[in-house]
Amino acid sequence: MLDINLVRESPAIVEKSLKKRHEKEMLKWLDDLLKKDAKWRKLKQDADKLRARRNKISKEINQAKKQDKDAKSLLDEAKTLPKKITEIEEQSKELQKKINWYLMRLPNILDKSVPYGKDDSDNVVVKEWGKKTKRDFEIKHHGQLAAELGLADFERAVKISGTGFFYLKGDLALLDLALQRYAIDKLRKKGYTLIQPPHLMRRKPYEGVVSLADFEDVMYKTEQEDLYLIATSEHPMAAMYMDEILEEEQLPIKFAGASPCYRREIGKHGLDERGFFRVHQFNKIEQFIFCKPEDGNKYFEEIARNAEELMEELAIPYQRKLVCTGDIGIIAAKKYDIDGYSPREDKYIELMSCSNCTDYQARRLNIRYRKKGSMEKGVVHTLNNTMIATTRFLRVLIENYQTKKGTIEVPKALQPYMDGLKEIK
RNA sequence: GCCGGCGUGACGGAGCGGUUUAACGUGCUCGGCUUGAGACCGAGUGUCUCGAAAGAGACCGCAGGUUCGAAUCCUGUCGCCGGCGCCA
Repeated sequence: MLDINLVRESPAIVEKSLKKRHEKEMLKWLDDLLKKDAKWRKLKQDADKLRARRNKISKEINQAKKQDKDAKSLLDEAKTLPKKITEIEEQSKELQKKINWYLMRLPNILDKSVPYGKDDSDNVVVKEWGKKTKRDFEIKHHGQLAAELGLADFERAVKISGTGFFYLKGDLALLDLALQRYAIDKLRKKGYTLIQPPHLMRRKPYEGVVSLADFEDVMYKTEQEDLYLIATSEHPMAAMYMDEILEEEQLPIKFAGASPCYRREIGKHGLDERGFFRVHQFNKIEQFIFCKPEDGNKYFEEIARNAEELMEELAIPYQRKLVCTGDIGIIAAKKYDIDGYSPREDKYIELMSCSNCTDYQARRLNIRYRKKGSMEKGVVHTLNNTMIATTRFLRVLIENYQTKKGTIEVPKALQPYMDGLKEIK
């Protein structure tokens, strides 16, 4: 959420950001928010004066009673006050509710470097890596090949769980684990702490992480309990320090989250219907960082590079895009998408999403830190990036490592995690 | 699911209708002592909101209620702990 002080003192900054995002409706929100805030402040002062009077009289009554004096006139005045206070309080609460509603929904202030654009077609490619080699054979659809090799079973998964689910079998299941383990080890070497988070979260912390009003429809929710299945380990990691004050020396906190992700939303069908790309459940290793505001940019580049290095070590061509103002979403101030190359379709497909959320997410979750050598407190910054979403990644891997005879080579870097296996057939 | 206990500041922990301006301790900040550190001594220090400031107000899990006045009494609710039950 936005800082009310920023909105109050520099509404022009918020307005500029909203315009870049093409959020015309929200300009009206901002206007209304400022009016309601001014009114709320006025009411607060009125109420505070009445309360001050009430507190003073109460003390006087107490003293009068102790000295056995008559307190009738004081009591008479005192009795009129609660009603007045309640009236103002009611108005004030209504305003506060609406103000909060706006603050929770207004998007983060965009970083200066975010390119202007209307949708994902305006995202800017800032980097390309790898050689797109031409194949002299027709590359098979990854799902089809996996099924043919007996490494995945879509039919039976549909029977028992419905469309969007799959069984991974044998060496391909092992490959999924190898990818996870490879990503984890890489991050651990860089000082990230491995986290296995809870897979279910209560409503309150979830509300701090995303806007449930917008996401409730695409999340799995348990029936008997107030619990949601996580859509990514980013969520339980972000919420971990909710309502806490960290010490500056603890920062940065670097996590490598490992968990399955559960999503009802599955996107459009068609080509990807029987495959690992658009599914209800997948495994993901996620990078998450809590840091001081001044370190945000540094770590943003770091987590982007971590993911790119992984692509390079597995020799899969990729591109990095700077996501434009029209496609960035409400939480991030700046965002990269990292796309892997699909030789079958000769295009890049999104594999990783790297966000600098500045203080927006942390403010929602009320995560602060105490500055060293003083009593002053600040709001931490949070950043996240995919390290690897294995199933999604398998599509690209299967395509890039497919051989003419219909087998799948195991990337060199992964072979140690596959008992030395060089080829899946 | 049933029964019992408990939710107070960064933390531990008092308070159980009106000197609560939330005791006391730990931690933290500043100063003294010290070559330095520790120990020790002294001072300061809950959070949030409004206010240019002086200051004022709110907050004791959350939401209501009783009262001139609630951390304290009442109702509801959420969470935690313990015991019993259930446990593919």
